[in-house]
Amino acid sequence: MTAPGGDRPATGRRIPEATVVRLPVYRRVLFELLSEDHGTVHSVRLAELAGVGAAKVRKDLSLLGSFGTRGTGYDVGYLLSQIDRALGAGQDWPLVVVGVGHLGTALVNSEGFSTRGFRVQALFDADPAVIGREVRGLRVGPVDALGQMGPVAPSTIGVVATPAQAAQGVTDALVKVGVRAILNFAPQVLRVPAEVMLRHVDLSTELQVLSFFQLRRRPEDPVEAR
Amino acid sequence: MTAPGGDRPATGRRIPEATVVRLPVYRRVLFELLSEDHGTVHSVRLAELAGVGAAKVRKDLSLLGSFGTRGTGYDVGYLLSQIDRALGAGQDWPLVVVGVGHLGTALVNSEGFSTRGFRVQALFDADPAVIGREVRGLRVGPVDALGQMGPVAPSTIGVVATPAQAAQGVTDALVKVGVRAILNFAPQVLRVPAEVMLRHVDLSTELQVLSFFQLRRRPEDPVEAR
DNA sequence: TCATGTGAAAACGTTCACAGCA
DNA sequence: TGCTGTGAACGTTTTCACATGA
Repeated sequence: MTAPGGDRPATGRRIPEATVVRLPVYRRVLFELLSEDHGTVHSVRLAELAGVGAAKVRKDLSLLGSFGTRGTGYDVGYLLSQIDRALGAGQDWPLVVVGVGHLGTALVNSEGFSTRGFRVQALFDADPAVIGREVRGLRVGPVDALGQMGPVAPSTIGVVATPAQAAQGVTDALVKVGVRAILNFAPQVLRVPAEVMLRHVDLSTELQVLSFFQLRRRPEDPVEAR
Repeated sequence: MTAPGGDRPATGRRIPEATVVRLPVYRRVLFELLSEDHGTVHSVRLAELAGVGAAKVRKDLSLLGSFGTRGTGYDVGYLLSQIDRALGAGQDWPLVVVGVGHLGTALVNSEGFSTRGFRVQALFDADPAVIGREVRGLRVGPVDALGQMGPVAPSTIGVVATPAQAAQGVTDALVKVGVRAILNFAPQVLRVPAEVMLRHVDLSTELQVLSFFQLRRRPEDPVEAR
């Protein structure tokens, strides 16, 4: 993972990146609690479900404002709405997807993309067999047309799902048309200018990091298949 | 992102997670440098290519041992081999993939999986239409058979590529057979016992975090399509 | 009484700056 | 001279512990 650059003071309080990264986790947990009995959670329970410490939960939430009730906890629905507000729900997040092979198509069609205001705005590919195809109601354009699509909205997120050797060129093109955030599914670490937000979600990096942690385990760890 | 749990002192020195996460980035850069002219890099150049500070590069590398040459830099090939060693290259990393729909199939067939010793060991799906299908030379088994596959090697990494509503159940089953690390591509944040290593690579989390950073930008940011 | 919200302490990670070595 | 490796300074994040309020 890598998350450098563009870290300005923002509108109000400054929310540390470490906290931001946990907000979607709380969101998911709260969402599940919504459909359950209680209308409130306290930090200990929330922490347990999210897999973090209770103090951390309280610190994190207090950074968004203080909307818990002492002696009771947090109202699930209200807390959820506050996290959503902080994460920018309600806004529209345009996506430009480059690479509409198996992986790209599967991603665009997958549930994760359709929720929460993420709209695929344009699709590009280099393969003549793919160009012109229709995916989710959008025609796939030739990758060369990417350069001519004109400046995109500054909130646009670029999604790279090309083979490794095409990924860097595509990324440069995305940056040129004004994309400031990139989600990378190509097995290739991208280099981008510092002002562009970048998160690496490439298979090799993730797998390598995971295997490192596996390696770090004590060898005497039991297999423990119970 | 979330990376809790199982953080034991390890064999030798303790390498911080932040460093581990950067190692694959260095690896990739070094790999490109291999095919170029010089046999050495110095920290400033490496830092530039990796998009981090030079001091950070030196700190990171010194944590693996000291194999640079003062006045000269690092030998690209040797440095690469040391990073590979640290990341556990050469070892075999078995993967168990659950969910062999479009996304799962695309993932298994993608380049990122075939490199560096990651071997898909078993494939499972719940869909009768998918069960029995052959992907990369492996037959897809019924998801119920997952529970009976017996204890897996402790280095096994579970890959979840199911629809959201199936993801948690599948994860529990993976944990039961001894999987200790999970790579999640379902749009669903998973809950796992603390001793299981977890990295979230789910679309919604990544997109939400990215959009938060987009939100944080100063509104006066120019579109700047040059 | 119970659980939040928060200062203050501790732990951790990054950056600086330079001593030391090729 | 040029660049590594690393203590020491700095900044950020986590944890602790408790005053405060429902």
